[in-house]
Amino acid sequence: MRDRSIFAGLSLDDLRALGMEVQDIRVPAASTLYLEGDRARYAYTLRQGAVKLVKTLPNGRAQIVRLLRHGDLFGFEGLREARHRHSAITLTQTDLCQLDLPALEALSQRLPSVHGAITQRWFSALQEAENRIVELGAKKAEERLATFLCQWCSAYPQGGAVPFPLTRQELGEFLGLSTEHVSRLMAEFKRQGLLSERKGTLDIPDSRRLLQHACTSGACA
Amino acid sequence: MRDRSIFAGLSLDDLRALGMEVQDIRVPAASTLYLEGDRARYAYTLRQGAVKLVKTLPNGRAQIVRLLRHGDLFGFEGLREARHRHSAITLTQTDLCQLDLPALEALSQRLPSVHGAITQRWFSALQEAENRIVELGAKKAEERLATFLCQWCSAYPQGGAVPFPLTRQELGEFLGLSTEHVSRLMAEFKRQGLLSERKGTLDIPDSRRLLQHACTSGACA
DNA sequence: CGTCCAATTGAAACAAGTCAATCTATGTGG
DNA sequence: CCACATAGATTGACTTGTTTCAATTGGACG
Repeated sequence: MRDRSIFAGLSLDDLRALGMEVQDIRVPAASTLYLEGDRARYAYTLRQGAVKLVKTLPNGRAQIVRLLRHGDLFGFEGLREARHRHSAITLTQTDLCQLDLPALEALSQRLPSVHGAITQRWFSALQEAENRIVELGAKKAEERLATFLCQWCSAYPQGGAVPFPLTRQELGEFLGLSTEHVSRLMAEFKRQGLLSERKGTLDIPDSRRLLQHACTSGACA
Repeated sequence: MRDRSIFAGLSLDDLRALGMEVQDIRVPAASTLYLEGDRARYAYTLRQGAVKLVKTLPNGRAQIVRLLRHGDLFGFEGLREARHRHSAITLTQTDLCQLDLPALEALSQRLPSVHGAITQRWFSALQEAENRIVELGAKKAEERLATFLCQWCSAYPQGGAVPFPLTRQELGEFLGLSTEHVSRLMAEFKRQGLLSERKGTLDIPDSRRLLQHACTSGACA
């Protein structure tokens, strides 16, 4: 797993020798790792579990900006800004690698490979964010949900029932919909046999069929 | 202007000496600089005018992903990917600086300051994209429009009437709304004396008052 | 003066949100 | 083992927000 991390090629010992504090931690579900506006001390790589990054409007409405899973990084905005731009909250029990930001900064300046890996992640995050802008701006509720569910499951190549730790409310906060509306859409998908759920897992028997609801009126990607 | 560009500190002659092709071009309004999926040859810096970056869904719906003005860069995804991720279309007559991507790539590897400047722009773009996700996901039409108009005008510090080259349709494609709905909201804002328009310019006499429509039910940023 | 395109307006259809009640699973303490 | 409490999910009825379609207006320009 450290292969596909930003430290590809470096062992834990290498990192320690370079002055990099690396702390492996396990936290329970619903833990707050940091809050929007907190002074940024650590960045994280996610080894196991799921995390949501949330922004909250002054009036209290919350928007999940990104969902993170195995292999994802977060908190790296602390390299450029003093404070975190969003809150990070675990959705499940989660294994993390906690990286001291000042040390990471120093390391990134010394090792081009590390710097490049971080830059690449920013680039990918930008790409993903732009795709989400399209989802939110140009698609209807049913299409957003169908697209999202298929994408979520496609991260588990083996198929079959996959872990699905999101509540209806969290789905709503991610997709820009009300809890109730999400619930209704999920029920409708189930009624049509497009998916089934069982306590924390989701099964999409035929994702091509579900994808037909992802971009109505016209053929789809 | 070259100060705040990615080539801060380098003169045009410096650039040419380093093998960097720099082409200053002027194009009319509604010019397509490149299309989504085109092989990426050039990146651009925008000296004067306005450009929209658009993504189109298979069914034809379009979403403006980003709006660019003086000093903004675009097309730089060509450094990481072979093809452009969106279409770039001018909204006005526009002065651009066209950069040959392979040469830029080489230059960026040689000069850390250039590389760092590009990285910084990606980081800012990510930040902006995440803010837009919140706008689209958590706000209602009126709030989105009010927020956007204020932000647009705040880029012109002098106040008063500012250039505003967007059609109602483009506003809709940016904010995820129908043309007609944008039109109605604009009319309503005008009726309330919150703004006025005159052939390509926009005037917001009191942006604080307009911002009260930007995040209803609760105090706002 | 007629043409064209954008903007506006109205009426009706539709999508999505809100509020309230119910249901279900899960866990708790008696 | 059984009430009971709790939190999330579901459902229904209703309201509000937004789109759609169609018609009209208005301005810019040849």
